[in-house]
Amino acid sequence: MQYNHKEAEEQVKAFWKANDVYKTTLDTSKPKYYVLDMFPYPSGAGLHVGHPLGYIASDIYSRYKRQNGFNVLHPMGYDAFGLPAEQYAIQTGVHPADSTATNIKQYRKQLDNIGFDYDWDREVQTCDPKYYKWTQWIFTQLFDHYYCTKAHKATPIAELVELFKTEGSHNVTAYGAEELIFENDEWNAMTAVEQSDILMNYRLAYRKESFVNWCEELGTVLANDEVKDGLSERGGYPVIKRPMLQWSLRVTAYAERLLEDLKSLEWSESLKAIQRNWIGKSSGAQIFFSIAESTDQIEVFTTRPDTIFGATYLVLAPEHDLVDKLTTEAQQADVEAYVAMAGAKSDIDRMADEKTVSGAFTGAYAQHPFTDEPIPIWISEYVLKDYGTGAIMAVPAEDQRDNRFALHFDLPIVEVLDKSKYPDAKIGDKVGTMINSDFLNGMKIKDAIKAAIKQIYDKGIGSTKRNYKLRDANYSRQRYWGEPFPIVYTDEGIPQTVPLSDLPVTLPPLEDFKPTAEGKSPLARIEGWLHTDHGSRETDTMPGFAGSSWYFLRYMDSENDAEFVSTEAVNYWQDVDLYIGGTEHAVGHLMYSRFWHKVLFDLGYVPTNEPFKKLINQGMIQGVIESIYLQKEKENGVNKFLCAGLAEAKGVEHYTAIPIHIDFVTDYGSQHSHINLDGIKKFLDWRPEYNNAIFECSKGTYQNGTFTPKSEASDSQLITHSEVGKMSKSKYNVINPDEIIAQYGADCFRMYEMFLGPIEQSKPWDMNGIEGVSKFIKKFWSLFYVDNALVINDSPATKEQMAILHKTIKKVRKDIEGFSFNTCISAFMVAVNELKKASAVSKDVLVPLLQLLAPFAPFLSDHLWQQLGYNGSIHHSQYPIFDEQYLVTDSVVYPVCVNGKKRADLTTSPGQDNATLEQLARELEPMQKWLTESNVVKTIVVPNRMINFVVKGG
RNA sequence: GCCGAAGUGGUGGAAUUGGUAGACACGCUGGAUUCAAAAUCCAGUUCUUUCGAGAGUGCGGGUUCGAUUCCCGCCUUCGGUACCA
Repeated sequence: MQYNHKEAEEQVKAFWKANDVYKTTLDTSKPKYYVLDMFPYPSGAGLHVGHPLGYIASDIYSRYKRQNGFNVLHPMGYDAFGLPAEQYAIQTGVHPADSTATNIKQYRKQLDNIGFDYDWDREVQTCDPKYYKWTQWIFTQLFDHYYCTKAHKATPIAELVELFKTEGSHNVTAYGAEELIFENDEWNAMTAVEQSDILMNYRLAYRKESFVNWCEELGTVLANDEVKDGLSERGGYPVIKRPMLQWSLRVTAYAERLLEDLKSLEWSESLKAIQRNWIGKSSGAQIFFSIAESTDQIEVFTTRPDTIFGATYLVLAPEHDLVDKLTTEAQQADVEAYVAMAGAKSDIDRMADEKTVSGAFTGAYAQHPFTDEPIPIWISEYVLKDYGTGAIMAVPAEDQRDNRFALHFDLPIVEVLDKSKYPDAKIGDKVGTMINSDFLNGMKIKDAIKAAIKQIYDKGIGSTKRNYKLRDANYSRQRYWGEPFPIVYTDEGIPQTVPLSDLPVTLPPLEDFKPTAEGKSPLARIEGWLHTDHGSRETDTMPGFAGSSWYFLRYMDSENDAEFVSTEAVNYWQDVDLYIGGTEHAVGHLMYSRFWHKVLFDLGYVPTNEPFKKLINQGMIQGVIESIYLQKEKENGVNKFLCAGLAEAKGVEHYTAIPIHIDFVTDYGSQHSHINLDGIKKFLDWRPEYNNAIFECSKGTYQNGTFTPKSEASDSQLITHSEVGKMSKSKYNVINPDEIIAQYGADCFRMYEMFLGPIEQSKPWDMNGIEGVSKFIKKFWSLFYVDNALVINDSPATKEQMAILHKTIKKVRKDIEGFSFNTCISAFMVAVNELKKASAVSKDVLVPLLQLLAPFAPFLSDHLWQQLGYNGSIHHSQYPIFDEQYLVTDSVVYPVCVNGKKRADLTTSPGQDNATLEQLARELEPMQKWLTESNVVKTIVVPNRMINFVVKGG
């Protein structure tokens, strides 16, 4: 009998369901282990072969942990709010809730097919009001707290209000956007609106007019991590900077903790590096420059205070608050024109113009703090509004950009470092000794930085300062399909949170999903929803990362309607022990989740400071994009396709690459990938607009159903262009796991994905090796069943067979712990090959082997487990334990080398001393031609490892 | 440019407290079985070779009895980031 995977899988699936095999309870008698997958956004394209790679790895690990006595939490859910469903709604009128529900059904079916051990009773969907009730509640907590820079934690905003009432702002230790100074009686005299505005400077969730990434095509604002190369991550539409009144999260308050706590995490070095770069800490000094004929000061941030004597001008960002105020009448026209020009640019234009020097002089002068010389104040795009203070002191001698600017506008350059000893030094290299710098002269840079800061501090014009690249996160989206804000504005416009008793604020029904003309969310049109007894609702919705920033906590207690998670549950499950997911979430999801978690930690709701202890990045499985070359100019009014080879020879600029379904292509992904006559016909059925096109191949041409060979060729082969790229619906290269599972079975699919290579590595999908895994499964089956009959029996196992088993147990256990699943599969293959050869039929060998395989092939193993008459599921059985006694051998084989090159083998009994080993090796027959009486210079014998003779003249 | 990861047969990959390079699999070649094919099984498969051996883990050096593994200098590919003061 052959293993019938279809029947077995159906039966085992039913068994799992009927017996709640994967139900997880809060069982404190066992140690907990929490394995998490990055939950998917349920897109219309369904799951492709790349998605499950990480899921399979975590599934294997969770099953391994369960069989080792852990109470394992391994849940799954859906990141169900998002732009694509809403874009789809705008195009088709299908409500996002409906399309999302349909997609989720599809995903669920596909996930079930692969045989994951998820406890589906704990499923979360971020678009479910029972879930987003708590997303909204966490938002109210962010709104109601500020970051105390003394206690280094989130603190109730009410405490801040109390302080303002009694002492004013003097002793405030709140992380805030602006330093505000007022007395308590001033505070008490303020209107409610004024007080509300002041508090907005401190709340962790706050509303502020700021320059945001506006995407016109999507009709919404985007967060920094949602913008790539000046284009929106979703859709690739242009993004411009635009001032808007928006909700933001004060993630910058946690910059230092987010950076510092990275050290405690078991994440890959590269992922930590990405987060470190994104946080972008740098230390230096803040320096205040006074302005001639003005009481205003310009604050700059610099990492090189040592170069202060080389500061020959200041530059402000065009959007800097002081620009208007400082600009002299004579310069007004110039400055206004420049500010307007800079403001109109999109991010992408800005990047393209990076090398162009531009700027305008304000006409105003600042005073150098040490020399008292007047130094001109300029504005330029190369200074960014939201980094540092939005203003710099320019040191053209030591900064490449300042240098270019100074040369372009003919501004003075003062050298401050003698680099004569370093002829190769470039601008900005930190070498040499200080010159032209008064009290710093002769110092090394390190000392000069300290000395300069001390002088600056003593003069009361500045101090040391740290700076971060990290920006506060834009939290408003002008869209429908997201969490509504739990915010109602009073008639005066003061935002107030909706109390927990009134949560969730649910999304109202809607039919027209287009944004309003003023760029507001479509919610703004729904009068009945908009107005409440307390005022009118916020019409923006929350961004995609809202729901995903805390979903892992909800799994711990997903049905709880009284709390976001019970104290009991969170104290037991604590945090995620293992998180597997893609690097694409390196700065978005993973940064925001850490931030939210820290806030919840500060508030005492969770017992851990970090949410994800260990994180593994699975590589991407890429697709092969196949395309054919269409000549840009029609020939006699007819479209013409050309062989890739011919087109590339003539120059691809004359051709458009049209991506085609990989199903049409023969040998896709290889150098010989091509479409034959059959493929061309399929292509024409699919794209009838090319019906009478000419296909020119090396062997002839095809048109309107006939092939005209150049010589005797009988078939045409239009060579296609292959490249590795994203697997995506739009590239027609999505490989659906369902088809592979139908053909080979889920276990084979799972093992093959693991067999492809290390889990972290990215690779294009190919089916070249799946036969090998399929053969393995058949062979494994044949250890148990031969000709329809169970051959496994109670006979004792041989020593050799036990050695094979225990060698495999040792290797598989070690490799699972090291997340090296590809080598586990190899080990199983080796074991089966060897056991077959050794004619193993004993239960003592085969049953432990079956249990060892269970995490990898959950269907096959449970099926055989039942066949063998065991009760319950194999997945609740104890994982085999390695026993050293079976690996004790009576002989040991030494490689015998000459000058490090192996020349012979020495088989001998273990435990011999080095002298004996050397003597035995010398006497080996093959060694005679290498060794003479006198040529051995040295002999190295490493016990149980190898024997090496060093010979001269060799 | 900066930061990070990686370069091993025709292919995916294995081997690192320095100790037999190429496990396991795909592909290919030959054989068995078959009327034939599929499937299955067996053997071979890094390259060169005067069949003694020699070379070989991106390139060039170094340390060592011995280097895929450690050190120095390059090259290439992929990922992140980019006027960040």
